[in-house]
Amino acid sequence: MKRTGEAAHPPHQLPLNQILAGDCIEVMRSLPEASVDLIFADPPYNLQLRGELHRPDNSKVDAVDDHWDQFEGFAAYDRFTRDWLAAARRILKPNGAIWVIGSYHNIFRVGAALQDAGFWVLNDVVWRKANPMPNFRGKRLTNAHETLIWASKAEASRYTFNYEALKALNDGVQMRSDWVIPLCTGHERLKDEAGDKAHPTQKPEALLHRVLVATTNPGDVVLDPFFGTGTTGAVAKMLGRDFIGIEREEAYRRAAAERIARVRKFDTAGLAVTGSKRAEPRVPFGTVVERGMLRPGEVLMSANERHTARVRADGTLVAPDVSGSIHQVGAALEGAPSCNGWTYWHFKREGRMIPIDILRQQIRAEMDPH
Amino acid sequence: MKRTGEAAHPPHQLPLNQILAGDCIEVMRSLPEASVDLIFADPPYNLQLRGELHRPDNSKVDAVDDHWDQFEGFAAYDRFTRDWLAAARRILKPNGAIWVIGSYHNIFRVGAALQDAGFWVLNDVVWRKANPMPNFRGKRLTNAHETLIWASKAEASRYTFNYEALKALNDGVQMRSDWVIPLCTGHERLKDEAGDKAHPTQKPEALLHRVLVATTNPGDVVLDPFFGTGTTGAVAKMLGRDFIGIEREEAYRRAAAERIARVRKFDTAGLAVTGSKRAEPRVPFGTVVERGMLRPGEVLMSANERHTARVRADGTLVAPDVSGSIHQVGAALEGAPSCNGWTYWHFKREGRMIPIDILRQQIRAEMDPH
DNA sequence: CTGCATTATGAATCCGAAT
DNA sequence: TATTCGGATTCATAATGCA
Repeated sequence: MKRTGEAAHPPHQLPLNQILAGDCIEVMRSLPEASVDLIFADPPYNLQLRGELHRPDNSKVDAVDDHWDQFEGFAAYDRFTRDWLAAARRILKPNGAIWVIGSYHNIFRVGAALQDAGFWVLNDVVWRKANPMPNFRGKRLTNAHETLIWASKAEASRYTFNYEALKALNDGVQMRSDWVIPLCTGHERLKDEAGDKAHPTQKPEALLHRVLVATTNPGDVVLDPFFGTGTTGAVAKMLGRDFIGIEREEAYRRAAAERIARVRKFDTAGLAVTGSKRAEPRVPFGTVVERGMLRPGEVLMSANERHTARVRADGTLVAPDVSGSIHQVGAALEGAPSCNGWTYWHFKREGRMIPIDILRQQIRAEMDPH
Repeated sequence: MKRTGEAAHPPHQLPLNQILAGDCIEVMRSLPEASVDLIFADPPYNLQLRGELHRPDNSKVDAVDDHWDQFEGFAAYDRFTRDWLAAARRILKPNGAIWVIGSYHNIFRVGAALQDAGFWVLNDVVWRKANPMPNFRGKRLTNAHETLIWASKAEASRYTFNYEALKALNDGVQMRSDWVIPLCTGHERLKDEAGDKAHPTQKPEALLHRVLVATTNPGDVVLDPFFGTGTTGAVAKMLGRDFIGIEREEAYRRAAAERIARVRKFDTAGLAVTGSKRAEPRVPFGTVVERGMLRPGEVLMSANERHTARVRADGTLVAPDVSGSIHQVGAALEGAPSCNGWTYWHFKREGRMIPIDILRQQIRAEMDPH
């Protein structure tokens, strides 16, 4: 293995703001040790997809079936992970840090390998997708998030964390470990000559924006060993950080280079989504049941007590001839086209009729205390 | 290792709705194999912080000294994890599943061990805490979530997932992998004689409610090897599931037993949840023809009226170039891999297009007239 | 050009009973 | 055990098409 003295790129001439071609492990081994401030890595997820999947409308899901995501098995994936992490760790400065993003297919193996390699986990961060792809067959939960791990090079590292900047990004409230950010779509999504997506897993700039604002300072060197179409480089350039990208596929490198050339420093495109305020959060009636505010089996009634229905464990109601949501059952019993179940249904406490909307207000108060 | 025939608890006399004392690995080894439907596990999160790990032989894992070696610590934790997962896997039915909850300290190691043991990850779920403890020193992000892993015993397992019930819980929209649930506080939080919290990591009942409604049916057996103060048992009892708890600490067992004794089971009516259409009895299309609801020779058409076909006496359809079942003909005409003929085909009555599924519903109503 | 309706699509480990 | 085939299954957002 090459050491600093014989490195292809001595520290004083790091290949800044370039996209290096080749296997990331080999390329990282050619770089000088302890020379970069942050690594952001979006490695292959090893999805292990089997057959085709169709939507209910019979259209075919464009799955990630690229050769670079294929591994023999967990053992092969683990070897790959250990190797690139070791190479990454060597080039990281002592006070440097790393981010890795993944899904349940690979993130547990990556996280364990990080810990085994001596990295010190600072947070795991959940990217809650505002608009995930649904589960079309109804066989599992909608896979609505991905996980990022943020780790310093060692437990003793004095890592960078711009606490106040993140608090400001979050309307003055301490930033949490779950980030709501939409998928990368629309004009941000790079297209190839044929109009298809240039890369199957392009990450949103808003995600990288938050990562780089949180854990780097202007002038820092950010390395991305799985550069793809260069979201890390584009956001680094906007924010006045230097980047080093490594990418094997020529088509991705070319798309990334063109994209980054178009970026103007201090462009604030990535900021747009971070501060968005939501209207009052939607509260499913099922939440009232889960939290024990109403018991399954309990009787609800209309204000005039002419109609009653029983609560079930999944938050639906059953009346003698109809079952369904609080709204559906209310509408059916009244023979009305629609019904606001929150104000229609009541429960009795100490002889008094109380609308269930009271319970929703309690839950909303807990969800958003300021 | 004990086998079914010589098990301390043969299947017909599982120690249901009891809290078993002792090390969970030993106790699970004494239970019959393939005997429980679901395991919910909340294992110790981090051996460095608590030093309460014990080997299967009940010997205590050496506490780390001042110059503790991180790799030593993880290796011991990994051994412990593999051992209890192996014991858990043995007692799980072939179509059984497991949930494990953890934080970034341990969840990566647990997840990798699950995969290595042959479990098949179905989802990772984020418990987003509505009211997390802030990060007082401002050195990291507020740790505002924990991670649950839901995995079946094997890739081929036909696991339980009450899709429609969870959709109902979420106001009619498919349930996502991120769940917003408050911490366990207030009167739900068990206190000891001194008024302090009885257990440091008591989980909210709302979390278990959703887990059990999603992945068990009434009458299922749910085992919790790290029972603590018995949230799993309390919610299982409410929901009409049987539980088996295992707990080493006498104080926790006592608190859990008292707590569960106070729990009332929900009414049977409340335990029902919204069912799947797949569970409804199958109606052959031929029955529609036999009953004279459609006459042989009658013309059916797609919703957009682009395709038509004629009904034959045996309940098949004929179109110009294809004949077969309502599904086969629909799929062929649309060039689709599959087609639900019941919703695809329509007939005309008084100028209006009516889906043939209406006729199936009539037949089903006659079959099961409540 | 506006406004409304229709179509397209996103890191996906996505069926199961009967024969 | 392998094959067949009935038939169940989607949310948010952006782009495109049409009146």
